[in-house]
Amino acid sequence: MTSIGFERGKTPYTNRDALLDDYTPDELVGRDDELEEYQQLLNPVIWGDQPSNIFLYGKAGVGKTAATKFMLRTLEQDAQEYDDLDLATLHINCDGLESSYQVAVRIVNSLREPSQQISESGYSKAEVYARMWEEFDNNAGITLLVLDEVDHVRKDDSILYQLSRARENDNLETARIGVIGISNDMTFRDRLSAKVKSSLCERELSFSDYDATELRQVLEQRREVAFKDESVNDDVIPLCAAYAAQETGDAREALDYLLVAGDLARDANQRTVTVDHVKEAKSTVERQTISKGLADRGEQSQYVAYAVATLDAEGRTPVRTTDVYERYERLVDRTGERILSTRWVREHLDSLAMLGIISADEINEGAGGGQYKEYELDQAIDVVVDALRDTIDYVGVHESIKKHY
DNA sequence: TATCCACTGGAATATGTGGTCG
DNA sequence: CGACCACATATTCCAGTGGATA
Repeated sequence: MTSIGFERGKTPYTNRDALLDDYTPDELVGRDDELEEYQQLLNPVIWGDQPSNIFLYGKAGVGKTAATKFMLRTLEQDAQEYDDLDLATLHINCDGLESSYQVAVRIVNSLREPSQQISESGYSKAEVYARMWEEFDNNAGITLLVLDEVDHVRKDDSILYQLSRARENDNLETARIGVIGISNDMTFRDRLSAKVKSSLCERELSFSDYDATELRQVLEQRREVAFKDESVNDDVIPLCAAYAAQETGDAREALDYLLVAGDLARDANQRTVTVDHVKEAKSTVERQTISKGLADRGEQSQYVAYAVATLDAEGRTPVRTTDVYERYERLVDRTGERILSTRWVREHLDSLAMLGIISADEINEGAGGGQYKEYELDQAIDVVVDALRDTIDYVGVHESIKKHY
């Protein structure tokens, strides 16, 4: 019998929370230009004036959300100096909210007591909007509304227009709102209808990518808070920064490497984080990202991924859609699960490509061959197979996968 | 330069779910 | 309860697409 027990050993941390996503540091490093411009845009608010609607754009993990939280927190604090200034801020993350309706429901619920929440369907659109305006009027004189990841709202943009033109359209009795839209999809702005674009994007603020130096600054700042002195080797932070700069320039990713490396050290009962921990962390993070991405997408998507994986194992990638579908059909047939149409499988292939698990290439062979897409695995096959383990157990191990299983 | 291939991807539509309201 | 409402999931339909080829 193994003896089980919990015990605290050695740790490199003093405050691990400082490495987590929702931690907002007191100072924001490496974003001086952006912050200065941001402050100018928000300056009217301190005078009680209606702020312009602001649109922030820049790649994922370049500090858009962090800068916004930081600015609004500062603004709220400073606003307390002035008795005649009735200011509130509201941060809505639009991830998972596809339609204007859902955004409106989320806004209403964020402004209401937990006991007064409304459900996500059942009302007419007009009804939800009416309640939303009511809540804004009750909420504060000026509400700064942050719509984070606003590009996820893709079905219709009516809410964006309504919000950004709320006062002109007499939707509000007394309140005023300023909309701050945040997007990391550069094409989103261009896809907006002209009238929404001109109102939502009155002012624009672009965030540039972090370069390796700035990434190191960010990591260094968190290290001071999160770790004990001398518990992080010198090469660790440059390596995290280099890995992240190599991939995307995403600060969140860089911090994730540092966090996982720290956890590895702690789990191994070591006081010091080393380069080896970072290297191991990198592969751990990659695996996590993929299996989480796949798990979120449901089983049909996993069958599709598995189909591509088996073809890859046979050396048949890049492989065109039709062949993927054939393989997918054969696999799913064994499970007794329903077989989706080609159209829907193509949808899944698209989303897998979005996740970075597979990559797509457009091929055009002209009169003889026509135009089609080819897919291949974008990740090491054992990583993908690992993430698909549950699905594979269910489908049965394909011949070509055996050596990885 | 017109044609043509083999898909692509948008749109309309169908089906089922979970919700409100009178 | 029945009339509505919005959503997710999936299917069917079909007008493009654009480079190689004659």
